Amino acid sequence: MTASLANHHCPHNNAVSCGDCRLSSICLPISVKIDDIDRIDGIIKRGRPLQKGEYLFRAGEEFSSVYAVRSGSLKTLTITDNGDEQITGFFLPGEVMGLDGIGHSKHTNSAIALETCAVCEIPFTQMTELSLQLPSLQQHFFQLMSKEITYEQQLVTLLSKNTAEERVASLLLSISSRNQRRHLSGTRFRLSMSRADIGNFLGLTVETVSRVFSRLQKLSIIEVDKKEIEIADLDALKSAASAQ
Amino acid sequence: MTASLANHHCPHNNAVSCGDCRLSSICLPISVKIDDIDRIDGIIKRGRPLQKGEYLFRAGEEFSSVYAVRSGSLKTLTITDNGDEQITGFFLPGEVMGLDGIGHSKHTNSAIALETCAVCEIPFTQMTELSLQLPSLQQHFFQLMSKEITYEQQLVTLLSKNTAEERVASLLLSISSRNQRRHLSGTRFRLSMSRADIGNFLGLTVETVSRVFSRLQKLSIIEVDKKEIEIADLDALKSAASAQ
DNA sequence: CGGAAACTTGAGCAGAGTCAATAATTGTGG
DNA sequence: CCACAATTATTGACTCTGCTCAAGTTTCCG
Repeated sequence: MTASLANHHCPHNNAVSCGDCRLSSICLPISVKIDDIDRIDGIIKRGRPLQKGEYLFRAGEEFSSVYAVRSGSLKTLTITDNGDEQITGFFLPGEVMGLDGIGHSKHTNSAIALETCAVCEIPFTQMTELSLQLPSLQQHFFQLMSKEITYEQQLVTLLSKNTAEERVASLLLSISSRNQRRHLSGTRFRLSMSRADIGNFLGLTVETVSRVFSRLQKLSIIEVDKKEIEIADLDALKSAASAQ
Repeated sequence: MTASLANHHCPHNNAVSCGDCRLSSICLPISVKIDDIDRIDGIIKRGRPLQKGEYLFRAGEEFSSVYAVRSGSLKTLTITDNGDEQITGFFLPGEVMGLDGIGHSKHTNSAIALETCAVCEIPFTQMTELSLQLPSLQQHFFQLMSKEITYEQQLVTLLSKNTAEERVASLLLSISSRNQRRHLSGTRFRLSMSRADIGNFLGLTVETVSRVFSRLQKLSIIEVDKKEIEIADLDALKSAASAQ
């Protein structure tokens, strides 16, 4: 087996360029031309893989880059005035994190690996300079950030209007569809985060999350085996996610 | 009195250019040079004032512009799957709205005037074209959007972790500091939105908002007279806003 | 001035939190 | 590779914050 082939088979391999990356359709604009991709590729840094629990960046640190997840998953969190943590997002392969740091030139979140993972570092100053020459790259980042705003607004709505069951169901559906976008199973996957993380993210206690999982399982809507989730009845899960 | 002077005195006057606008330090980057401001000014459209209840844009409409509030205030809202509305923000003079529409080339929110107000329309395509030549303009919009993301994340945290009293207190403090930024009183102001709007925004019922107002008044932390609010004890309000 | 909308206050209820005990799982060192 | 400690998850009993329903009051606006 050649080194090249070996590279392609290792999920945390960091030698693959954007042009070869299966995730580029998610994290890079489709409109960017082949030779432009090489220019983008030129500014991207690929570091060693992160182990579970390692920080990618910390709140308060100088902001210099945004990051695209290549493999594995991470959570972002802030510390509230009262000192407890608030998880602000879970990030799966192809997704871009750290956009919130741009506005204050410091990271407002910390990012922690939920499992072994690899990320692409995109130095922001170089990206903005390059995007003055590649309008579609500029456009892409405007869109990324705008979508992030919309996503946060939907999260606000979820927390503001929905019950515990609806929130948990919505999160499962969100992970499901994000998996499907990567051509993975939308009905069978492993949760890389703990019940506590889920509760923290959704504004619920661990106990409530656990109870909802049990209830959804009893209703044969999902099948739970530790962190493995199977969505047994997708339609039922969708109804569970939104009142009526 | 000259026309020019009259213009400067009317709060909804739409003839003032960015260079003369007292709000430009808020809605435009400080780093933009004087003659660059004229170029920005050249793409901005100023329409007739909106009356209370009028829509500036509607969810689902084609996205073409973002808007800076010149005078008055507006709310943005989306309609949930269940058909009820979720208010996603209140916008005061100098603040930019509509950034969420960029990612989907459609507005995801509707914007409604809470009182008579004037807005500056910033056609987005022209803005992005201009920002290829004015890096600081590009930078400014990246920052605006990033700050919006951070703001939404703080709102998520508020809804996820804080009690009714803390949420209401936080909103009052937010309005207070946004007023101060415009060199208005941070301790005495008029709420342009209804109690129902506040509750909707904060994930509370009208009754709860009303009760919190009464309680804060009984504690001599605020003085409520219909929509007029006076913050009588700013420190106490700050403690009320965050648990311990 | 009158009707509609907005606001306030009270009483009772329920969904999710807290506290607590137990069970299952993971990680670690011998 | 197993045993034990530490972490994570589940389940139950009880409590409490904020919701619902209801009635009354005030404010707004034509």
